[in-house]
Parts: sequence; C-alpha cells; structure tokens
Amino acid sequence: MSKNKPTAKTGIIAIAQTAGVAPSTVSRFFNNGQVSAKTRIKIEKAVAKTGYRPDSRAASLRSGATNRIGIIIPDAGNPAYAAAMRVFHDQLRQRNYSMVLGCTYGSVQEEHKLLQYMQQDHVDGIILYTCEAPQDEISHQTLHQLLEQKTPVVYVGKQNNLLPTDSLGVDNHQGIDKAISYLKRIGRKRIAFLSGDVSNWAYQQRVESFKCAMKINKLKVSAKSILAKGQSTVETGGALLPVLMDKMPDVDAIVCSNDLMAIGAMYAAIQFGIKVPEQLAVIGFDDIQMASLVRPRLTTIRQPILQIAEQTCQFLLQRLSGEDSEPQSLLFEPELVIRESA
Amino acid sequence: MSKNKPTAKTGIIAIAQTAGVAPSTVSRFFNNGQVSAKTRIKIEKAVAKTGYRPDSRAASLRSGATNRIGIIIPDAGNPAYAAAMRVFHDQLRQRNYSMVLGCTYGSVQEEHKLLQYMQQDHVDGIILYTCEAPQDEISHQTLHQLLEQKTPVVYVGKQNNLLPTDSLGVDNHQGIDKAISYLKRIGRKRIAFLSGDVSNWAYQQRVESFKCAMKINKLKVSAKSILAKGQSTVETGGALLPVLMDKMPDVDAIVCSNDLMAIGAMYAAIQFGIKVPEQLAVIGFDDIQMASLVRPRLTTIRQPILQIAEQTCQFLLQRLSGEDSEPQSLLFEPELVIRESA
DNA sequence: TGCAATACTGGAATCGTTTCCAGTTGATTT
DNA sequence: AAATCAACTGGAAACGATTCCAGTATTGCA
Repeated sequence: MSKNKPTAKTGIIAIAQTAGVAPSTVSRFFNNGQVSAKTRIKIEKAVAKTGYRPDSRAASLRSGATNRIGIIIPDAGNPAYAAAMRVFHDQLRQRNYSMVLGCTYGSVQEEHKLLQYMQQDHVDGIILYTCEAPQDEISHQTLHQLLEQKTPVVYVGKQNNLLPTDSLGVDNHQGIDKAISYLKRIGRKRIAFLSGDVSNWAYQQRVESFKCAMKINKLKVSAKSILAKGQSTVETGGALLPVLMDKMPDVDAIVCSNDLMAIGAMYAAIQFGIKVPEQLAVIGFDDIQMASLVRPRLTTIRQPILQIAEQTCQFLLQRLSGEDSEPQSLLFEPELVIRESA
Repeated sequence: MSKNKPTAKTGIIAIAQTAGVAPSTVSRFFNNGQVSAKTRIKIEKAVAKTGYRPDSRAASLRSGATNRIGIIIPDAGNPAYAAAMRVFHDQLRQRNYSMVLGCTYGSVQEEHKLLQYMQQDHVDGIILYTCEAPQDEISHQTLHQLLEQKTPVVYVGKQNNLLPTDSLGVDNHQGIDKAISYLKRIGRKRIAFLSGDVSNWAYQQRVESFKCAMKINKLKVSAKSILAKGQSTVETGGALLPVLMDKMPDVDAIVCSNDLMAIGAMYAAIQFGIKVPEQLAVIGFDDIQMASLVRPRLTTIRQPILQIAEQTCQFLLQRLSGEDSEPQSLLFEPELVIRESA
C-alpha cells in the first residue's frame, strides 16, 4: 500500500529524482538561473551519470522560443547565395541560433510551402530571398500570419510594401542602366539580354530594367533580343547562346541576369569562334568570385553580396531583440566592374 | 455558478470547440485519419476561419518524429558541398523532411556542438560530412547516444568502425596515387602538395596519401614539398603558392587537396609568369564545375559528388523507414580527368 | 427486425519542459 | 532577540498536440 511514485525513466524529472531535487530546480540549473553550489554539484553529478540533455522541443513548446532561424533562398548551389549563407552562419551561430534552410529553385509554390512549414515549426525569424513577384502574393496570407504572431521576416531582393517588414536589395534598374550606358559608350548597339526563368522576380525585374534602359539610351530592343528560360545556370547560359545567335546574328553585346549565365554564354560564344570581347561583349550580374576566375575575366554589375547579407542579419537581430520600430528599407547601389569581357 | 469551460483561444482545442467536435477528431483530420464527410466539412470551415495550422513542436513532442534532418558539412560555400546540398534538398523535401544545416568550417568543436544541438532538437536523422579524424573522437559519446536513441547517422568522408553507422566516401589514396603516377609518367619529378587546414580529416588523409604515393612511385618527398594551412579556398591556394616557390624553387608539379586551392595556386603561378602546364603542372581534387571553367582547364581527381550524395540519401532513407540491417559501407573510386593544367 | 461488425467519435492521459506562486532557509539589520 | 530581506527551493499548472480506450452511430446481412 506504499504510494511510491513510479520513478520516471526519462527527462528532467528523472534527473531531479536521482539528484534529489525538484524538476524546477533542474530547469533553473540549465537556464543559468541561480542554484546553490550544493545543488549544482548534485545535479551535475546526475547529469554526468545519465548523459542527459534537455529536449528543446518541450522547452520551446512551453517557453515559446525555438532559437531557430528559417532561411529561404532560391538556390544553395549559386555562389552568390552560398556566400550569403556563410555570413548568416557566422552571425547567427555565434548567437546560438540554428538555421533551417530551404531552397525554392525558383518555384513560388515551394516558397509558400517552405513558409508554411516554418510557421508550423515556429522559427524565431525568417530571412527570405523571395522569388515571388509583388503581383502574385501567393504567400501573402502566411506571411501576414507570421508577422501577426510576431515572427520577424526580412525580405531580401524586393520590397514588400503591403507588409510591415524590413527589406533590402540592390537597385537592379540602376545596375542594368550602368551596363547599357557603358556598352553604348564603347560603341555597341545591338545588345541582347539573357535571363533564367522569370519566375524569380529579381530576374524578371532585370529584364524589365533592360527594356527600360535600352529605351533611355535610345537603342533598339526587339522581342528577339530577350531570351528568358530555364534555370539561371552556366548550362542554361551555354544553351541559350546559340539560339540567340540564330535569332539575332548581328548581336554585338549581351548582358545577363546573373554571372553564371554570363559565363556559360561567354564560353559558348568562344567555342563558336566568336571573339570576346571584340565581336561580342559580355556583361554579367552579381560579381561572384568566379567572375574574376574565368578567362577573359568577366565584366559584371557588382552587388555587395556580403554587405547585404550582413545588413540582413542586422535587421533580423534587431527585431529578434524586441525592437519594434518602423520597418526599414535599404537599396544598395550596384557598381559596374569592368574587366575583360566587355 | 455555471461551470462554463474557459473556451480555449488557441490550438487544436479552439478549433475543436468552434467546429463542435473533440480535439482528437481534429487531430485525426490533420493526420489523414478517417473522419466522416460531415465532420470534415465542419473542421475545414473552422480551420479556414481561423487560419489555424498545427504546431509541429507539440506534435513531435508527443509523437516522437520531427521530420527534420540534420546536415553537417564543412562549408556551404564550397561548390562541392553546395552540389551535394541540392541533391539532399531534392531527395528529402519531396518526402516532406526539412533540413537543418550546420557548417563546421573545419572546427571539430563546432562539429560536436552541432551534433549536440541536433540531439537536443531530436532530428530524425543526420548526414555528417565529418572533419573529425578517427583518433580524436570528441563527438564519440554524443554520436553514441544518438545511435542509441535510434537516430540514424550516415557518415560521409570517412568510415567509423567504432560505431554502427552507414558510411561512404571516396578512396583518397587511390585518387592521389593516380595523379602522382600520371605526373611521373609525363616526366615530373619534383612534386609538391598543397592542402588547407588538416583539421579536416579528409584533407589530412590526402596529405598522407601523397607521402605514400610518392614513396610508391619512388619520388622524393621532403618537408618543404608539403604545405598545409589556412582554409581550403582559392585565396589560400593563391597565398600558398609564393611560399612554396620560395621553399622549393625547382618544383615542377603540384597537386592540391581540392580544386579551389588548385585554382588559386594555378592563377597565382601564372601571375608570377610561370607557364602552366609547361613549367608547372597543377592537379586538383573534386572536379567541381569551376574546374572546367578556368583557363587552362584544371586537370583534377574527380569525386562522384552527386552519386555519393544520392547514395547517402538512399542509406538514410532506408534507416528512416525502419530498416535495421548491418551498417553498410561504400568506397567510390576517383578518376583522374586530364584537362589542360597537367 | 435483430445482431454483429464496422466506422466514427469523445475523454483523459501523456510527451518533457518552463514558469508562477508560495514556502523555507539563512544571513543581516535594528 | 525579533524582524526584515534575499536567496534558494518545491509543487503544480500550463504549452499544444497525439494516442489509447471505450462508447455510440451506422451499416450489412440474415
């Protein structure tokens, strides 16, 4: 008839029992709360014996915080994003956040699914290199809920003026314009634009900027001079070049929506016996490391990738520490770095 | 004196109340359990009204499964790992797993911390591109616990014969040997080896393999011919080349522990006016995409990166689906792909 | 119409923490 | 020596789902 408690086999309660203290005390011990030296030793002994570690799910269920940051990028294989990832890692890990990564590969649906997942998973914050154009708004409601439950989201690549989020990006229009002006200045007139899937809004915007910049510079732009399909990779760049040459044989310059494509296109051109930059000037976008490693070195529109990534963390960390000011927005100026390909 | 329940404001209970059913029924609804058409509609309506989504933390606390896979790699910025990441993403997302990424940047301590974190976070499985050499075993106990609580871990890059885990990797020794033999065949004799930090076991092993292969090929290897420091990047490769030239001015070939370093070293050499491959042959390791994009194209020891990554998922998914067979181990054969740099 | 089998459903216990609230202790002050 | 205060501790109620068990409709079949 003894009323012996069934001696828990697991968790903080087990530790508490073998240490001879209350569960709440063990909890305090782990959360740097104050415990007397005596109990500290007792608990340490019990922990060492059992190899116990607290279950972060239970902790976060009760406390609310997960110490997890969701990061959504289009493609982990693109060096531009990989470089940003490194910055995130350095900044976040040291503050004891872990990162949940999702890649959209240009799919707006995937982007939305990822966002939903992260909502259910209750990440503490989200960094979003979005693909979604302002008009589709597929993810709008999810984002809205996220914000409502005080999960900070920072937008990289576009501004979202429908939602109160921090955002930052690069001035695509200005970048493209610098490239076109330069090309015109060196005497190129028949300029084409190569882009990957315009399902990625940033790329779509660059296409628009191209049209616009051409107009401003009083250059002719036809349907034939814009190609946009496939993934934004070296391979696609290489594949698109011959179809461009076919449609527009007299082209004398191309600018691409990113460096990967530019490199692919440039090498394809060279393989066709076209001289770069003499017969064909090539300009990329991003200035990834590879741009200065290819031969001829790639002239490109530089985005301050690292700087953007750092500022992104800055914004996020501010919100995470409870700051509740107006949403901030930052637009970086791209710079044309002239190397050998144009 | 009415005994009115306080009408929950949140969670599955709230939904249950507004739909007029029991919490357990709502749970069944979300887990594709069987619910009658009538209740299904009621619940759907309630869900739509409130925008409710289940909290995966609570779910996983009770059910055990998190649907989360931990991935630990040395460096997300290295294209070799980025390529693998893409494979993981494709394989795992489609099975509804999400990925928690950690980068160790060659730190064994960080590797251990990441592992501990993942244990506390109760990931369903772990893919580990380990840095740790067999002798340090810093993470051994954590790994042991993980395995004990039935969390499958698959090792990439080394075998761990102390623990019952699946593992796979590439035969470093064979790869290096192929390179050295080839260099000897084309008449190179004064061969040096450039590596990044040997805190990464794979790189350390490649250094050893180099010494060994030189011996086998009856070539002289001195302390001066092996340089190993810094991160395994293009920059380090570039920085190490001049110090090598200083120590060993008559060197006529170098092999590097990865492509990034090889590319850095190669360009640095060219910049010094050294002709590649005539005066200096350069061979890399990995065969990342960049290898065929630099000029001269890089001769390198190819690892079947994608194939390894796919097989890794295969192993993991098998374990995840409950398979309990003997640990498997797979060693891939590297292949020397001869291009222009050697 | 009656009876067994089947399909749903509700209630309560549980997962492993944190956190609030109310003691208990021991030291310090008057 | 009584009173005040801080430091520490224990107990119990959350957090939000899942899951078992038992109970009630519904169906099929004779």
